[in-house]
Amino acid sequence: MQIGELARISGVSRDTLRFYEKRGLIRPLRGSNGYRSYPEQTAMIVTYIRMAQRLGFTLAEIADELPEGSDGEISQERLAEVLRGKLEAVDARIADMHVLRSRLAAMIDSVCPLAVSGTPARRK
Amino acid sequence: MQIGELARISGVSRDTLRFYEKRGLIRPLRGSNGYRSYPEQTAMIVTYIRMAQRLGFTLAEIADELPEGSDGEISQERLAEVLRGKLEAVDARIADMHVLRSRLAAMIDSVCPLAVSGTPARRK
DNA sequence: GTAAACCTTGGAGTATAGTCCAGGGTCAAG
DNA sequence: CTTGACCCTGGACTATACTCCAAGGTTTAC
Repeated sequence: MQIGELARISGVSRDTLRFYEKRGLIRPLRGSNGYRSYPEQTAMIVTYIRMAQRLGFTLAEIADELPEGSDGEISQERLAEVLRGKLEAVDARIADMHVLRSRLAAMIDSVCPLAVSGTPARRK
Repeated sequence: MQIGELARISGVSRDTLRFYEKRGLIRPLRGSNGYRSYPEQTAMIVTYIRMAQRLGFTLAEIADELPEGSDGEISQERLAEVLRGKLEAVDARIADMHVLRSRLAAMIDSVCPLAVSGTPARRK
């Protein structure tokens, strides 16, 4: 698969794919003409990268966890392992969000303790 | 309170406070000597800004929700209102994280369906 | 009155994550 | 053999969010 097709199916630009390559996130093979050639699997890796970003991970953090074999191919086991690691990180981040949520709730109480009874908190 | 003290108690640099001011997040009064003078409340607003950032909001998004009165003072009600709005946004983001978590779990299954029984998922 | 410890502004520099473009090569169709 | 749709590289440019610095004013302490 060449870059244009991967861009289409994964929903990121060609430039972004080349940028991810610079950052060591993906490593395509090269054809005799110098064109990049991506294995099928790369689409899923790109999907994974976008997801990890949405979850708040930087590309550097994502790259650290994908120090794969050599030439663009990662074993299924290795990929699954990485994903499981990320799942744990995601759970940690969700827990973190809950902590922050409580702090935010506490801030609301402290900034305006009357609000609960005083202001009926006019909701839309 | 002047900038150095606010920096100390809120844990951000003076430069960052001036930067937040440029972005319209905080608006201190000025003394006759031109020095910035922050009301007590600003410390909590800064804490709120840092928290919102950790939750994944950009400064622009945070600024949009703090279109306060005029001269550095926000009413307690207004602040509480903003915080309640943010609490809802946080809940939405947590829900979003759960969705992504499920997708990640589904990806793990699809990339390596054997892993569950096949690979005993050697955990440390 | 001078030194330390504050404060001011403006501008430059950094890192992250792209996005865009120029100049040029490759490939399949007609 | 030219046209269109691909591809390549390198470099410039963008936005966000700082961070650092230079040059200078103010305040407090001795």
